[in-house]
Amino acid sequence: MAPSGGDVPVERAAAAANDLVEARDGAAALRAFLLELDDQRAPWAQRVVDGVLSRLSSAMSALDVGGAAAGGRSPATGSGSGGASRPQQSVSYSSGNTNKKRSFSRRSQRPSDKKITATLEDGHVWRKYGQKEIQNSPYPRSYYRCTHSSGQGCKAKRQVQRSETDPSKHVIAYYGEHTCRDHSTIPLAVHAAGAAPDRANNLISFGHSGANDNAAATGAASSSQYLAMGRSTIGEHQLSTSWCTSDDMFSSSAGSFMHVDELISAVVGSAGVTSTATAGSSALDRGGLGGMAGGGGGNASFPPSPNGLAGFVVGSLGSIGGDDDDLFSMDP
DNA sequence: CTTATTTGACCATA
DNA sequence: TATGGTCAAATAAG
Repeated sequence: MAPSGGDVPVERAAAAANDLVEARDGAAALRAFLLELDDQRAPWAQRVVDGVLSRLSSAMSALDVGGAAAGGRSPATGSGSGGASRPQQSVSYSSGNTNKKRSFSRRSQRPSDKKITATLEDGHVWRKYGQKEIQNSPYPRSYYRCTHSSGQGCKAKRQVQRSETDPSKHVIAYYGEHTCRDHSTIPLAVHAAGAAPDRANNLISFGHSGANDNAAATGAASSSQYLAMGRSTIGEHQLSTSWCTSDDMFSSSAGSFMHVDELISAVVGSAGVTSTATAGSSALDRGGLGGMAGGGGGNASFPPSPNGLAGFVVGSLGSIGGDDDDLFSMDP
């Protein structure tokens, strides 16, 4: 606004433009996310986001900012061994281990629940322990296990696979149920709420772990923890969602709750901060948080912090997506 | 250093 | 035998 003298430095203007683009991108992604929600408040949230988008567009128009999209994908972070150099482990295994008797449940034992979501976020922290390519599907299947599996013995597992028809969505099959009493992963909002009565009204309250029996196709998720996305590789990138966030905002897992209002604020505000995101480079199915090194570990005193992901962490967001009617006590 | 993620190998069931 | 589910070492990043 203010087409006045135009004293704004070029670089600054460019930065602002970039911010706008990023913000718009984030808001768009958020809107896309909201569109999939069944929650009755979704429309409201969508409306809000739409408003944000509208304003952003307006601002961009005013500034003559194109939507060139800042899809800057830096080859920097090449997480995992995706790089290339792997000295082919020729150890222990082939040596002479014929006495290795593994005894774990074979074939899948019927999923307790199946869901098709756009995000891998489902309210729990998962540790990816494997990925396999299924011949039936063009996309590999990722295997996750509850982070507390190795420690509290939570047997909850899930398999994530891209939808053949809608690569942008994932088919998540759940096996077993959570027997863990999440420590610093989920119940953080409860105490927080007590400490801040002011916002307690709009906060999420995790009463119990989702132990729903009914909720067949709809409500199944229980609470929220983090939201992760980004990265696409399987050969063809079909993921159009890319989130950018500031790590400062969600650095600690202890404060992953906020109003939708604040959420949007965060998106808009953070969008410009981290333009290059930490997007990795390989792995297509990801979303669960990894845990310690396979099996060997067991010392982990506490679950990994959602700090490592490239997406952004939000507590309320997930609950919205979780379409659980018990978690929210917000009144639009 | 610790945590997180990747990837190949192993193995059990259909 | 083929398929797919899991383990486990290694690797990369924070």
